[in-house]
Amino acid sequence: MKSESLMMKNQTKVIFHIDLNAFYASCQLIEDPYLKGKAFIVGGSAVTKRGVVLTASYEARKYGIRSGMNVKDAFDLYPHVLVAPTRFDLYKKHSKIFFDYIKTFTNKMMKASIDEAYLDMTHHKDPVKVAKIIQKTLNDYYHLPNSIGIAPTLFLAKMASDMKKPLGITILRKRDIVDKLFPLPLKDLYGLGRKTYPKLIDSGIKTIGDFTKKEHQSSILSHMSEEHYQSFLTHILGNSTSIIDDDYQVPKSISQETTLNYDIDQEDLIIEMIQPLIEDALKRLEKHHLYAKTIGFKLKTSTFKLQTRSKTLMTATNDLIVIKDAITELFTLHYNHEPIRLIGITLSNFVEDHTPFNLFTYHLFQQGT
DNA sequence: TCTGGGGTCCTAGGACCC
DNA sequence: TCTGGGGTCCTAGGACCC
Repeated sequence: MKSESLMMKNQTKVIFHIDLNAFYASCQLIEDPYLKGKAFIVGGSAVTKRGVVLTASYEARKYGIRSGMNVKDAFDLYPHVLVAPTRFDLYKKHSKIFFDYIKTFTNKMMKASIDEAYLDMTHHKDPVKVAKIIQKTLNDYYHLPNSIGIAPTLFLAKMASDMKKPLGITILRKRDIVDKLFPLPLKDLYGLGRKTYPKLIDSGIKTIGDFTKKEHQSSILSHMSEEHYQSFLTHILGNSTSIIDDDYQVPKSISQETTLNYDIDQEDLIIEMIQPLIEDALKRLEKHHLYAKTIGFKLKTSTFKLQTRSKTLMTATNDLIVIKDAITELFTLHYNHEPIRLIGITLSNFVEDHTPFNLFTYHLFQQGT
């Protein structure tokens, strides 16, 4: 019936966004409890000096150290800062523990990143109580401090979880938008990055509220497309649709890249480095039972210019030799011998459950005709 | 401020087909 | 014949996220 579908449409959802605070630092603390209370960073390498700060402990943040900063600058801010090397195996382990735990509350869960999830809690009787239980258990039992945002849409839940960190629970209803969201500085707007943000600031747009004002519309539209702007407005005003199905999401692309210890320009050496990258990417491709049709490489020159080249094959494949040959051919065709600091490969345009055209399927095909 | 390693989505032009 | 519009796929690059 018509009224029924209208009711479904108007039903307000209850979405949680759970964000693990300083996640890599928390994992490191679980491994090395003596780091507790100390200013330390995760990431970087004292040997190659190529690193950036992935996460800073809250104590390190007091000195102005932030993620994304290079390690040298972190040392300049606080010479006694401790450095913990990156341990992705460790983060994956605790990430799985996190997702396994929150999945016990609902199967409508969506991974947003290694340390963030959305949950549809619409049908829980007392969501705030559940949020408190989740937060306390993650923190006390799993040693993963976190903040939780509760809102009617994914976007608002995400904005809400950012409002109180660490260990906050923030409820953001539609009727709270003007009071709680509009006064926030423009840089807090999720989706607005380092390119567009400064342009809008120059146009005198200081808060999220300013961004929604009619009077600023024309200057905003000179810095982003109409569609992009409208989509921001829809999100901010709480009108975005929010559907969370279940946990599993098929990846759209798989890539593997590495920053070299030294810049190099020898083609044969670079090609040698490509094979293990393909092998690692293939392991993940196979885990998802996928076959890739488009393959490509990416390189970053010593002057930080990016170049990507890709090629779409006739048939999808997960064969190391086929992929290696195709990428090698593509690379030798396009490489201009500039020194490079990073090399990567990307698989995309996936096909699921592809049946290779072998002798067996050939016979079936013959019989069928 | 000598700057990682994953990802997603979008745009824009060109090839190709009808 | 040099002239059309729409649709899809491919390629390269860019913005943005954690």
